[in-house]
Amino acid sequence: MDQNARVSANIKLVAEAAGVSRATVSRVMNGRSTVAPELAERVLAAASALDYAPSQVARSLALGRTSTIALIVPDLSNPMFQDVLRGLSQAAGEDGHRLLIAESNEHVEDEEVLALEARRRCDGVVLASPRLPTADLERLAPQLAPLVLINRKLPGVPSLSVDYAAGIQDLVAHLLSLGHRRIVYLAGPPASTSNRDRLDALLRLSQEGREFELIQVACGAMFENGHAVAGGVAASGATAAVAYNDMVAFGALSGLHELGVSVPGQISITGFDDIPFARFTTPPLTSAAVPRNTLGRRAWEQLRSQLDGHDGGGSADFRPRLLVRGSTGRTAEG
Amino acid sequence: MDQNARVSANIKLVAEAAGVSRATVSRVMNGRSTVAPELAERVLAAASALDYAPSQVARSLALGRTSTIALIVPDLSNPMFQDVLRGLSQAAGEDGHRLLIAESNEHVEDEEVLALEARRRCDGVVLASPRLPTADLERLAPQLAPLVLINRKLPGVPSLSVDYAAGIQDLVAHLLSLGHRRIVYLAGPPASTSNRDRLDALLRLSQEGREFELIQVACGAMFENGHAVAGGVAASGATAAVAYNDMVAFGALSGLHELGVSVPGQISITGFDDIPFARFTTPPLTSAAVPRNTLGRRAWEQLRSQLDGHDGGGSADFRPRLLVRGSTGRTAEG
DNA sequence: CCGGATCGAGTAACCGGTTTCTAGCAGTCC
DNA sequence: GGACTGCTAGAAACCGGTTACTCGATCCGG
Repeated sequence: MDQNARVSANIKLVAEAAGVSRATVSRVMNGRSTVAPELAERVLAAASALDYAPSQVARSLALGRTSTIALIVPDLSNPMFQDVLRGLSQAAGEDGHRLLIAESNEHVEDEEVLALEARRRCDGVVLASPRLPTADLERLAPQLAPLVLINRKLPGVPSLSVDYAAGIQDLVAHLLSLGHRRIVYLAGPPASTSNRDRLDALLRLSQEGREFELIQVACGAMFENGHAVAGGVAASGATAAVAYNDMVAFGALSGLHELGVSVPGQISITGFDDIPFARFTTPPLTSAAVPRNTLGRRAWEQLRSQLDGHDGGGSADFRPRLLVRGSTGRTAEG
Repeated sequence: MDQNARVSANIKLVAEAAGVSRATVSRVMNGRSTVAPELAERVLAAASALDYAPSQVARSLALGRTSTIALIVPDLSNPMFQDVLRGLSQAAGEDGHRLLIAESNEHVEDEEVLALEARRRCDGVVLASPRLPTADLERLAPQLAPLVLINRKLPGVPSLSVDYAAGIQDLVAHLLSLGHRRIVYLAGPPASTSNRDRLDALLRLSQEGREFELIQVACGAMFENGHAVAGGVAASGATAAVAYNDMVAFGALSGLHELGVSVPGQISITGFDDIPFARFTTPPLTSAAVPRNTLGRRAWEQLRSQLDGHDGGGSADFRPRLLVRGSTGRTAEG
């Protein structure tokens, strides 16, 4: 019969029920200016009687602000993005903002329209897009502002990056101190910028100091990839393996275990990321801890300062923290 | 100078630039009805010249539909919710819907307002709220409709649940077949419904068949909790431990390893959930695989059918799949 | 006791779209 | 040639709020 009872009440109904104007209802709902106590009470009574709650969509339109931000990531199964998501969600939530999330499933070609679509529903964007060509990103960035980039740098756009080179440097220094002089790199996806960063750092280190020999093995980013190259690692004659990330390191660990190669007895292994399970493998994995959650929180702070009109306060690099665990040890000769 | 160049153009500007009415611009942008080709072309040219894209907020208000749904979870670090999130995000994304996510961080008292807040910004809600009292949930549900519940049942509300009892039954049957007659349960958080489900199933099984003796140990949901009770497990005289979930099982595994208790030689251990790393522990963990991603996808299908006006097609139970791995074995006597 | 400042609440414009209704025009049929 | 039909595109109402502006009433000092 009375469908209106089911459909959520609007401001007009409340105004009529309370015998006031819509403006007054709005003022009461927002605690604005001064409304006579008696009127305010009537409005609140009517609102609660009608189960009224202001439409956020209408507010957003009128205010020109949605109190929502978007996170765009290539892949939600990646622990990196999961933690950035959490940090971002929590930090933004504490400041009364909601989080819209969009996943491109690694379809780079969709990322641009996905990002623009998302941007039109909210006030700002945090974009993690490791694969998007720089030229596309440059064209896209101004349309997405306010924008914070994760692990990408672009002039004039605030970004938060992990200093992979520094992390690699720490890992290598650690391995060198243990006597390793022949190190194999289990490379990540060739198209990935972060793989590029790691590789460049390794090449530079091996050439500058001439303290160790670098071997490269094409691998990937998954457990299975690391598992598959275990034989090659064992045959390479290297005494230490630097894996693209923890997952690959786990795979290698498992593969070497099956081959009867002892870690760290015969080969030392390092991961990268310090994902939650790195502490729980046998042996526990030496890794470089990326402050992922912090990254998410800082992304929100960056975005908030832009939303507040304070021009983007620049970029930041996060140096991973070296975590020495059981998977690395002294060489036999060392 | 010309701030309008920076601020995104609106429909009025485009209409003026193209020399048509706003209605016509709207029709062209939506590919609606028939507009003279020559006009349509002019509109599109003006739109692209001005970098115009319709405001989604305004469209949402006019259409009464946001093409956005919300997922509300207690804790994003829980792999269960991460995978539901992924499945939901992907399925909804394929149908052109965006996903808003809200995390309560286990603050049950905030969950209600969080859910209502989120609901007001979108068209429907997927709610995972294991701790919210049933009375509160009953009051909340009608205000959230269209609604899909995860792992909670409520008359009249579509819900998708994991059949924990069936999973436990399979695990116990497996252990019994291996000769175990004294089984310790590492209990999860007392307030958790899913812990209740597991415990009830265990109690029923132990009393019905009288085939085994059940011991309970208060534990928790985290690695550390499992680790902490390892001593108690070893001292209990049980030959098998059923852990609340995989994390707890990992903890127990690790703790027992440190105590020199062999798994499965002296004690068999089962987990629950089959989180990604269950395959990679030593020994690999026998577990019950919950189809989390599918759950997310099905949640979207449920929600979509409600949004399309087809009344909620009821609920579904997902039976976990038993995965026998190395952490369970025959008893010494068996 | 009067004029101006203060305050509270209503009117109406606005946010940026969509859509109903209608006017105008061309084409068709008798 | 006039009436009827069919389309296209514009005018205007609407979605549900917020807020600048306005107006009347009260309060105050002179």
